[in-house]
Amino acid sequence: MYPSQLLWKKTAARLPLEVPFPTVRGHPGQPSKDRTRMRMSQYFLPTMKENPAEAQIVSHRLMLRAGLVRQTSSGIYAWLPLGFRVLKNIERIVRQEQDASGAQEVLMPTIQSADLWRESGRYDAYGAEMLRIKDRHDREMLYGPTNEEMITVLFRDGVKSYRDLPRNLYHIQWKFRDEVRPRFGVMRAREFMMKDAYSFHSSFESLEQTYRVMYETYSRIFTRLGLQFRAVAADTGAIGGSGSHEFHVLADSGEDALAYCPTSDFAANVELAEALAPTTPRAVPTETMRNVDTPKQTTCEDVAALLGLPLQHTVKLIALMANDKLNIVLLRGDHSLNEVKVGKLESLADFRFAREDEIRAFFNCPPGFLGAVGIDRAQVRVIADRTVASMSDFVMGANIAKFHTAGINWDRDLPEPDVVADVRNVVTGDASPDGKGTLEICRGIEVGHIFQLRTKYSEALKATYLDENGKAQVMEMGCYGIGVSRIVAAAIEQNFDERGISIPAGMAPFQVAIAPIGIKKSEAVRNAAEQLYAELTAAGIEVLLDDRDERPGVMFADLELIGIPHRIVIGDRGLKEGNVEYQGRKDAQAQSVALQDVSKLVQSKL
RNA sequence: CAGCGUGUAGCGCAGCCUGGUAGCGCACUACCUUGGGGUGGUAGGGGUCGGAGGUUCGAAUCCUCUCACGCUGACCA
Repeated sequence: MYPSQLLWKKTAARLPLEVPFPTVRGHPGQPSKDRTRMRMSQYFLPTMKENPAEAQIVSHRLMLRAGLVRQTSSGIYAWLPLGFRVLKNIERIVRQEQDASGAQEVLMPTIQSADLWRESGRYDAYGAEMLRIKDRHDREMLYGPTNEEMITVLFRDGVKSYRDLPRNLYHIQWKFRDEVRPRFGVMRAREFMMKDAYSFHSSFESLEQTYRVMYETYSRIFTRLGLQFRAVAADTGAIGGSGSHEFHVLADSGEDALAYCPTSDFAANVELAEALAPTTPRAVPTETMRNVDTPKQTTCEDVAALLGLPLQHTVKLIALMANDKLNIVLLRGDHSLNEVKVGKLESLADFRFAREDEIRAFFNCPPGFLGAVGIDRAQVRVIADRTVASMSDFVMGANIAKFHTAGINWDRDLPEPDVVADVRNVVTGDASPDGKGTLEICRGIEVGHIFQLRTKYSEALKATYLDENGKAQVMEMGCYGIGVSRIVAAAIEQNFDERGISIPAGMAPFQVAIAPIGIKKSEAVRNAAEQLYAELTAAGIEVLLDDRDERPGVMFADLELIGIPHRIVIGDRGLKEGNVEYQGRKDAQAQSVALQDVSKLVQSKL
């Protein structure tokens, strides 16, 4: 017990009724007058001129420089007033749209018990990403990386009848995943803010219906946030289940590659996007097979350049180990391996790349010159990408150091592949899988993901209800996540310039900034600024008044760095004519506006 | 987890090789100056040199261990 508590216990009974403090009146009452003046002279806003050395990407640099966050440990951040305002603005829009979609907000704990996760079988499966902790009684606990188990148990215990389904609950909460390597600031942090919604249903049709509603809700959320985004079909990954879409904020720095078709609705994560088989049949051989000298050429690019051939005539070999058996994957020289697709092939679920010693043991040849001609096919499985299977007269390593083989043809020079499959990443110009055009590739930052989980968790945790016939049925389940804190970084990646942040108004920490020049010296400027500040504030607008006695350059630089969408500059010079200056954060130039009109002008732009 | 790198004032860095007074720029404080794009000046404050141990008369500097942070890779609802 703390001394203060002790003191309270001792004295509570003897406290006089007339305490020397304002009497606290119970509900109902008037809200306190807001003493938080949005004045920069009062604001905790540590901005920096120089870039912190650890920040690699632009959003991380700007978030640190603009005083939005500070790192406290690897992948763990404190949100400072300005950054917290942005976070709350995003949260507000997410919450409004979730509520409007019919979902109900709950708050679940950050700390969960290990037993809960043992029940679903994920305690061991989740691995080192889960932060495991013990309480004073040595009970095993964990800091929640996600809440499927917890919510499923809430439904299992709370819902018994089909009449009580469907329901959709969501919460906005801090989560923790002990990433091997946190990076990019709050983009890939260990602790992060997430909105998760979970829906439960008595039929798949009901799940699909809610899934569609959530898809639309997400589209509305990201639209309201003012972000350029794209929804794509997604791999379901480790979470399991069937139908799934990811929502990506489009940005060149994005970690995910997205394939989309500009002339149709097709859009998918490259991980998932199907590379169609070539439509033209394999050409008849025209060349004879021969070895060529490639003394230093260990890559397809180098070999093609040396031989004066297009890269599309080369084939690369990738050696994979799965269940202690060697698998050879053949890809066209300009293509890259899609590990997700490979993992879906029979008996390749747990594949890894072969080590160099394993490669040398089988091929008797260093990597860089590996080929599939003349190998002992009894010992390996040869998996050819669809494209490779249709090639003829191609070039591949000779299995002799410093040599490649040209003019190779299937059947004639080596047996047909054991497996022909789609194992490559699609590239720009590939035919769209829906047959309605060709694919483009762009990069995105995943900020939302919706899944049809079906019965994966409800089955494991025995979440059942009684149907119309009084028969126990397993609930259908969906889950829908949004990376709230990541959106701050993603929005900045998409909206910045050389002067700083220029995020959309919907999430900006303040809508309007007033920059009075010479506020100490000029009473006219001071009065005009205060009046305008009061006027805009009264209109319900969040205004930041830069009342610091700073030079204009300093004020402008700070306001542009932190990304206030609208700025009003008040100076003696313009005020003599009754004018002030307005400039939008993304405008090239300022415009002169009459002082009495500026409030209206700004409000028309909000 | 592997490989590499960095830890010196709030931020960016020098000093370390060759041991001997802890420095520079920005930021901060006071005053003057300036007043529409990070003004100019004067005077200041601030550092267990990541930590522990060792070598030495003496360690930011040399040695050993350790911790933290970062980069690349693998990993990643």
